[in-house]
Amino acid sequence: MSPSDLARRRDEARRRNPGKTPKTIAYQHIDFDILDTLLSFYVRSVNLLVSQDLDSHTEALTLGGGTGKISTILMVDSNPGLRPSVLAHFIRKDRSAMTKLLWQMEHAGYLQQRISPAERRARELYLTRKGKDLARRLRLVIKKQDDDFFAILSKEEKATLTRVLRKVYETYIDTQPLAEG
Amino acid sequence: MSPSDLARRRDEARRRNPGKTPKTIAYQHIDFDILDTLLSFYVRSVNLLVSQDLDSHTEALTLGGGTGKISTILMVDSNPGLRPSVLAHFIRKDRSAMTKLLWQMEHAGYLQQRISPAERRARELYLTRKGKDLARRLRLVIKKQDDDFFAILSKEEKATLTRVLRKVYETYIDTQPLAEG
DNA sequence: TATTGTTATACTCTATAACTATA
DNA sequence: TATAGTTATAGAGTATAACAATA
Repeated sequence: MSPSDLARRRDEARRRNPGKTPKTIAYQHIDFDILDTLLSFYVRSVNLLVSQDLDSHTEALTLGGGTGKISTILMVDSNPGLRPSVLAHFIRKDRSAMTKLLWQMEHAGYLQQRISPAERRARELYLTRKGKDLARRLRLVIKKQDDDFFAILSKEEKATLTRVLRKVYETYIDTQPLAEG
Repeated sequence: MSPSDLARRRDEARRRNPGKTPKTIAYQHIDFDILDTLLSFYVRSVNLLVSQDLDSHTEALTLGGGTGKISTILMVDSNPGLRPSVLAHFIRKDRSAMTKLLWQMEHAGYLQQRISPAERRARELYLTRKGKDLARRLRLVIKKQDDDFFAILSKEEKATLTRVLRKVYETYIDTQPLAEG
């Protein structure tokens, strides 16, 4: 893609959203150095954009921002008795962060922890009635947010993006150490 | 992709990285609820994976983790005199966060701020000699990190991923409000 | 009156290490 | 000795609002 395509696309986006146009206009020809050749730059930037949009759609559900809360609710709902360490693995938290997150959700009345009878070191996670209600509402909200946010992509682009990102996730989720990669 | 493909790919990844295999093995058949249909879930998860890997490769360069430092060094190097508010726009910071970040980099000796003669409210950003040296080394490190991390993708997959993520970035970067989307 | 940037504050997330209890 | 989870703490990032200087 040429620089002029970039300028054109951003012009179009601004035209579709008048009033949201930033005032600082003097950035028409910014050089992105090598950043615009890096997948990591776009992954990180798109993450900020989609996460901020998602947060704005879910804060009304008393959850607040941050990664992991939504995943926790949904995965515990679909995997009753799930263990904190397993959940932590898939949402990239260490155990202490997981403990804090679970305490918040338990304190808010969304889930409860029981000591596993088989492994008395371990906990099993279950949603409360209130947590299950939240899960139901969350599914609707986040599905719509995802559809709306990525509606600018064609069906094929969405399918490819999902497939490729999933491949990256599955390749690294079990092997990438949490701190110090 | 079927659930068995997922299990197979994760098995392969673990086989390539013995010793890094997590001990908690009881997660072979986790249900991801609707998360594995959400682009935002994969964007957020892959962001964590690639960012943690990137941090581990750049912390030796006295920068430390967090978004924005690398982009700041490179973009100021390629756009001497760049304004803080313009930079903040592209890396998704508000002005107060930008101020703090710039203070850190100035304090570390990487850049300096001059008051713009034309617009005496504004600042112009320039790298010091030390900052330019850092930019040179950073380009090598982050390019290699990007190539290595995404080496599991085919050339076509990388090209498509870049193109599609760039499209999302360019669509929203000028229109998505910072807080409350 | 609007814009550029600063400061102060509070809040959250993250990282680390020391700790308990179970196995 | 290793694992599941907890607690405490310090650091960094984020969000907010009040502020000064300039236009």
